[in-house]
Amino acid sequence: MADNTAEQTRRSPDPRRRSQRARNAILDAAAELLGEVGYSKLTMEAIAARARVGKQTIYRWWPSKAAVVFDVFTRLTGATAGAPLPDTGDLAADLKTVFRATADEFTDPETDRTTRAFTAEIQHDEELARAVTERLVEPNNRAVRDRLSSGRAAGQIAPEADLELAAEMLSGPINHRWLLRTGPLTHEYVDRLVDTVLRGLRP
Amino acid sequence: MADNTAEQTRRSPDPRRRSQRARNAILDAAAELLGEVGYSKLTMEAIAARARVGKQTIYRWWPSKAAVVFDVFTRLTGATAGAPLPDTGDLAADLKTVFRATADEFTDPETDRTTRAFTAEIQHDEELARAVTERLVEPNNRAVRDRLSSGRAAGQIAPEADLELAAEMLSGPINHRWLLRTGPLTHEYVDRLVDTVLRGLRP
Amino acid sequence: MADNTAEQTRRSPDPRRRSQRARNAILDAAAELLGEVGYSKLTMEAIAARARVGKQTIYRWWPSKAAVVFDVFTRLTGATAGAPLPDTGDLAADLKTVFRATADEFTDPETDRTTRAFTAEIQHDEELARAVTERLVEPNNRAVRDRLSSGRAAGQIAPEADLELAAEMLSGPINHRWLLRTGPLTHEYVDRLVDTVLRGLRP
Amino acid sequence: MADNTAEQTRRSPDPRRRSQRARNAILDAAAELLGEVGYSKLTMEAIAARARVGKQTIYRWWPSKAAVVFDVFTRLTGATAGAPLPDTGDLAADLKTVFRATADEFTDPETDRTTRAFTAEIQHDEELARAVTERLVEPNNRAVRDRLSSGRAAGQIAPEADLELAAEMLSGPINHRWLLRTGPLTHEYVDRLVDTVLRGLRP
DNA sequence: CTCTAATCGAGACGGTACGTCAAGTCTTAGT
DNA sequence: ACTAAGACTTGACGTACCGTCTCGATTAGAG
Repeated sequence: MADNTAEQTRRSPDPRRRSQRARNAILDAAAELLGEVGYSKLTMEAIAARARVGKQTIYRWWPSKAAVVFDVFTRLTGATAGAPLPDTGDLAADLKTVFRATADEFTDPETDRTTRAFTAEIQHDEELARAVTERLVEPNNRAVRDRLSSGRAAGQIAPEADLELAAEMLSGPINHRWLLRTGPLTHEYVDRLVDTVLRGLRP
Repeated sequence: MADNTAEQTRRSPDPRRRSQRARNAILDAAAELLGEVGYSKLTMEAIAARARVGKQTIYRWWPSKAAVVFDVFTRLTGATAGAPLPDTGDLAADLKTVFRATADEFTDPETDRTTRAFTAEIQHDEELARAVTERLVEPNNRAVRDRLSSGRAAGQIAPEADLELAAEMLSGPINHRWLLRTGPLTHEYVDRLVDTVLRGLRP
Repeated sequence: MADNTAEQTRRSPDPRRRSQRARNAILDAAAELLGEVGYSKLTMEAIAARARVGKQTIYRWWPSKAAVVFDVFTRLTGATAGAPLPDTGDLAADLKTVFRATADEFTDPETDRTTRAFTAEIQHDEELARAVTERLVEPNNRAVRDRLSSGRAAGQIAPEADLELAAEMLSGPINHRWLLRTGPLTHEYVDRLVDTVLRGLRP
Repeated sequence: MADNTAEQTRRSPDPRRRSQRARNAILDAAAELLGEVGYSKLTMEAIAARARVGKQTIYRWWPSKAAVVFDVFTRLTGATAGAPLPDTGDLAADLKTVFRATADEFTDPETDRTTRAFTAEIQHDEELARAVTERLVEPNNRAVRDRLSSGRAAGQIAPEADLELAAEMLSGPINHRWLLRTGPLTHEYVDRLVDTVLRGLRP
């Protein structure tokens, strides 16, 4: 290790002694408050009070408010991150299934709230942005590319198609519409998007 | 547009008496500080101090930090908002020209900073989101749709194509890549995107 | 006296041009507000608003809040300041008459309020203190001394008595009791005080 | 319901945890500033800055500027409050000793400043007035009355004399003279006052 | 199964910024 | 041309949270 100074100064706490009770109370409190007051009005003080926990207990285990909310976030959406897409042989249908689900998730108030909090936060916090991208965005993206790849192998997509671009052409517009609230995220919209994208990728 | 600002909802001060000197000093100070410390560490107090202005003068004309930065933002990008796209007859070339410029803008550090500040802020502030959408996003979107429409009239796009969707398929992926920093916004990337989208829209 | 106000030191504006309407409106407003919110919460802004007068109009003629209230004060109590005491030949009776009236005045809520405001103010403002003493306290004191003097001439007081001290022995305790709210200012109290003081001054 | 006192609603911090360091720094800073800028220009902000203390730490323990200065005041004069008067058998001499000391105290610039600040403040703040009266004025008054009482027992004062009134006849004029700055507080003045008062109280 | 060291709830601490109020000065619109 | 209205700079207000720092009181793991 090049730099061990910080390690010696700031002794990290023993995770074996960590109170699971406190951890859950904090994440629950944070999740509740996120819903009630939103991310920007969410305070460490309020989380501590709601969780009946000392502020130090939060700071002992999380470096920042963003980190706490990140754990709330992964408790919500982390479970399914990177799961492979269904492969029924019908590429369009499989993509529609998956992106309809994505659209539905964005429509759910709780996910919407937390995701917006994150979207906001990663604008300022590059490290957090990297964490989110690596652990959530990239795995999902890879799963989409894998399905597109198997579709290409089956001759449904041009051999020279850029699958990275293709995946972004699917996620991008949905994300854009949600982000800027420029229109409703209906299944019909998703279907048309998938169809048009696949049309552009045909052999 | 005579008055392109966020100030329309404020209660009663007489805009005729407004000090133009103070207004400019505030926006300049905010722009500078935004570059120096970033949005989340930008404070009203610092803006006031830098602009040699009373805090009250800021609060008199803008309801929040976000509103101030919004005006900084519109001063930067608002000028060209809604300008019609070039129409050389070559739809692909024209779209590439425009979206290459958009990609370049996102790459510029100052625009990047301000735009990220905004993207973050509109997640929490619906009213601000509406203002941004109406005055910046929607006009630009309309300009793209208009160009697509003239391309459709020229037979370069299928008559039944959904131009709203088409516009989002162009902006969405670019925005997505910038937002999540999943890849570089090169001209080459833009070109491939435009080509693939237009392929999907062919008659 | 032509001008019995605090305004004499103010340098330049031409008193001939002074709006009597504004002057009265300001003093009325100040008097009303003094009763409603008390001295320390009385603001120039509120006086100006209530009097429907520009703040500058107040500052043009009075240097401070204290000066305005001083004029309110003299309008109230200035009229009778320095008036000679009755002289019926019965010194004790005459003093009782006068100091009972003084006690009653202190008991009156409006006078109480204004006098307290003044007492507070003259602690910080030496110039104001001098003005109050010269124009209000000293004239009244002199009137008391004059009556004591005529009593001494009539043999009711020892020839060597210090009348300055005597006057203070009358005003002092009454003032003290009012100031510190250590007891009620009844006529009976005043009578006992006068009797005891005169007993100490007997030939 | 029956027990609806103010003390139950007032959520007060735990005095055991109070930092004595902070308390002293605050009182020292307030005392210094009081001397430098005077009461009315004394600000909580300046006290906090000088004491290198957070403003909240002041507000946590004192409700107002007046309360802080009250503690400064009691640190100065509170030590001797209520101490019994000397009893040498010579009533006049004992009273002169004590009131000469009082006069000297009023003459001391620091006591003068603080006492004036208080006199001003208790005009607006009844609660503070009560505190001052109970803790400082009344104890001193009682001590004087006790000495007068022992003098009465020794036959130096008429048995029917009102000792409350007598005490006020001593404190009142001294206070009055100091308050209105109508004359110097010399030992000679005090002596004459004591003599005249005792003359009025003789059997 | 103690003993002891860490974590825990609690909250005071030195700070920064908030958004408001008023002071006293300067500017402008309207009679 | 005056003057009311009010915008301006300044600075203090009292509050909310920040992140750090004691405090006892558990509480869990090493002995």
